[in-house]
Amino acid sequence: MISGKFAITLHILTLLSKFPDEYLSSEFLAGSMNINPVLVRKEIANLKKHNMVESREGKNGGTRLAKSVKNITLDDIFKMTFQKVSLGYAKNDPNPACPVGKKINQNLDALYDDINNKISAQLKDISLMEFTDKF
Amino acid sequence: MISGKFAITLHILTLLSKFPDEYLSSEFLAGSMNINPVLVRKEIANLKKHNMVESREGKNGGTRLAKSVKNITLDDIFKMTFQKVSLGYAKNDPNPACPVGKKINQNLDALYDDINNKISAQLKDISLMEFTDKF
DNA sequence: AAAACTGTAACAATTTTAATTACATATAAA
DNA sequence: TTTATATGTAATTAAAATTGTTACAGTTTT
Repeated sequence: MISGKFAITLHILTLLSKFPDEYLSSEFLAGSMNINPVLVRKEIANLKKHNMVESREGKNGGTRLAKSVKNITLDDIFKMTFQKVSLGYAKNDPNPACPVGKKINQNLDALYDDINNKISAQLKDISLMEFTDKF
Repeated sequence: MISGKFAITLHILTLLSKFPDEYLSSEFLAGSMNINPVLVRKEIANLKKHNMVESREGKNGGTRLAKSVKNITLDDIFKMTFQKVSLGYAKNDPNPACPVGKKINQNLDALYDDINNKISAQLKDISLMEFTDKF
């Protein structure tokens, strides 16, 4: 099961960018995704750690963007929320007595690193503004 | 948890390419990965469906390559074993009453399609021979 | 003081993947 | 022709990862 962190975070940022002057509550944000508000707050915690948003506690509290949508790229979001794209591994430790088993994971890792570099380059060219303009 | 199909299939093909004249058993192949032989046989069934390997049942049976390692690319394996690379979705159906919720999945899909096209182009340039030469 | 939020932790439920078991069928070789 | 050793596949169980839920402390506005 692939985690929804990237999608949730991008969804949050898209909503925040549509209402740049308001503090939006986690319940409102969660309502747009139809998920639990706690999940939203977890991703907001991550966004705050990276200084992308700022929150206000208490009544009428919520979250808003802390920087311009022009200065956020999808690669920033990717790096904040996604470990690494992978095409998977055979789950157990491969047999070190086998020449292939011994080196398979390092060769897969090298391949996956190449893939991730390409994806990053691709996402770096897409600003959050460009993405949110599609809505 | 990301499935190991791609990695298992690539591992199988790497081993088969190292012993191109022998029929290798699922138990031998599984031993190199330290996984259950049934998982190997499932991936072999998929490889057979795509005419990449041929098997022999019964005593001294096993599997061997059905085509040259030069004519197999990592993209072939990717397409055979991996639905699609994705950065995930917010799991539930987003709110269709929200302008962002209504269109988020189609915009994510478009983004992920672009990513997959880039990955395919990248993998198309790597032959199985090039990969197996690393061992 | 009350109401409405955020911030977290702990735990339960769900979903996906892998392992295991079982057995029918096929083939080589003794 | 019998035995041993494979494949092929279905069904079930186990394990791992993600998501949902509950609970509650802390904060801020009214």
